[in-house]
Amino acid sequence: MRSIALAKNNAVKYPSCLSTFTQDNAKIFPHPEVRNILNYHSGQTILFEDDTIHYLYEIVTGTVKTYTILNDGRRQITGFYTKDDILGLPARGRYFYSAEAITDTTVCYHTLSRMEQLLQSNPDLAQKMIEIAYHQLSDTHAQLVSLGRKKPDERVATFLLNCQRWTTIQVPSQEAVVSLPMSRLDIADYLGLTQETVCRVFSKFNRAGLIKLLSASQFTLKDQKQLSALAQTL
Amino acid sequence: MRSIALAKNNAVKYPSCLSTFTQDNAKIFPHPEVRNILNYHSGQTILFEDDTIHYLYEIVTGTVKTYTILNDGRRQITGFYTKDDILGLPARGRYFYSAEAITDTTVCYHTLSRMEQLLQSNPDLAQKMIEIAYHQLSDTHAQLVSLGRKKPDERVATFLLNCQRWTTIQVPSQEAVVSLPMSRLDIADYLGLTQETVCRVFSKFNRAGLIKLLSASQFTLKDQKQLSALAQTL
DNA sequence: CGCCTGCTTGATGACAATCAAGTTTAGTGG
DNA sequence: CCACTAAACTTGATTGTCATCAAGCAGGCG
Repeated sequence: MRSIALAKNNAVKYPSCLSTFTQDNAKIFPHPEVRNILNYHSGQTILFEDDTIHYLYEIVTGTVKTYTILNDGRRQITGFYTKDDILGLPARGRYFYSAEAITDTTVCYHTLSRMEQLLQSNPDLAQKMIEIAYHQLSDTHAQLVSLGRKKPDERVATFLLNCQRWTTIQVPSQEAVVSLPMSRLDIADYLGLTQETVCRVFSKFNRAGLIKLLSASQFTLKDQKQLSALAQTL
Repeated sequence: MRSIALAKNNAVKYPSCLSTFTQDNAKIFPHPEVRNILNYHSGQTILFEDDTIHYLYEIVTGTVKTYTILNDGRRQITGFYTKDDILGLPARGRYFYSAEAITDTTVCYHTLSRMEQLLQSNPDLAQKMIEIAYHQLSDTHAQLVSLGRKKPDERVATFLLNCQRWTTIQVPSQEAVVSLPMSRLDIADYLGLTQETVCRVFSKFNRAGLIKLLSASQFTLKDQKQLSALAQTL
């Protein structure tokens, strides 16, 4: 499963799993079962923007949103993250987003200082960290294109296709059920729209037979080709 | 000088200069004067989106824009880059943007395969690459907030303040002249607006005394405080 | 000096935000 | 298990804002 922070089409799942390095290779951390696992309920905050970075989080299960809030309360969700994604990449020593659990979530955390020590002696871990950052960067660039230049229909189409890749483990079968763990408001704040507009586009796609809405939080893709064309995703 | 891909306020210049590592530490590349320097004229393309990545580029002088083009010609500029910034970070083996010189530009390039070899033996270089990627990621997140949730006035204010930090070497004196090497259309395509809207906001800020336009491509900041408030940049 | 490109300003209209009701869903307690 | 409540979602009507269309203006380069 990959981050859907991205609106990238040709992206495939990239193996992250820092635990492999920190536990199996380096044995720095105790086993997840022992100490470095945390659980969050839906709605709980995992980290706050501008806090000093002490930990790096790896999602074990669940879905997490990251966001920034402006003075007057406007919110931009900058990404959705799920199993194996990494949260809390450090820049200038501070988190550059807040993160909140959308569903009940389990994370594995690693202390940053240990991580930095490890990087010195473990080039494979360093390579992995670089890859993770680059993938997130690539995904975020795709999202810039959505927010800056795509119309509401196109943004939603892009988002739905990303949801599919995110939900579906392997080759997506035409009729596989895709789930939307986040609210309409979350989707709106991710796509730079209002929840009303998101609703209307969902309904429109449903009526047009591009998707079939099973419930507010589940749908299937009925016309992937047309959706891809809308998404400008060749 | 830092990338102004970012709309980040509290960001400071981060030293990149990969040459330090590749030349002084590792002596892998010949001296810049000899072989790994390239020059581009204003308007020339440096790299194309979706091309296989062979090189990493470090800007020596000049200003570069990166962008993505949609099917029907809509363009999103994803960042402006200048001295010491790195272009061509690899994700999934392909460049995820095209890059074009705005002014005459000199770059120093490094082959990716060499780079990867170096990473294995040089943890400091790895650390540097990670930092660069994280900074770019942080900057891009700030830009997501601009595009998704800020109003045109606020986006322009954010942009102008970034231009100041980008132009000004050190502590910005109130009246220092800031230059805009990119066209109004470039600015518009960066901010998700039209060039007409950008023009109008520039004029409005000029009339209101927030800035003083010296020419189409030069201005001074007259009321930084008010601009910062507009930019939602505490 | 004159043209051409880029910039600026104005008039108009489309589209998404806002405001406002309803409707459905999920969660809680009897 | 079902009734009740609150939150989330959906749909409709109206408004405001920014894109579009259009026309001058100016500055830079041959």
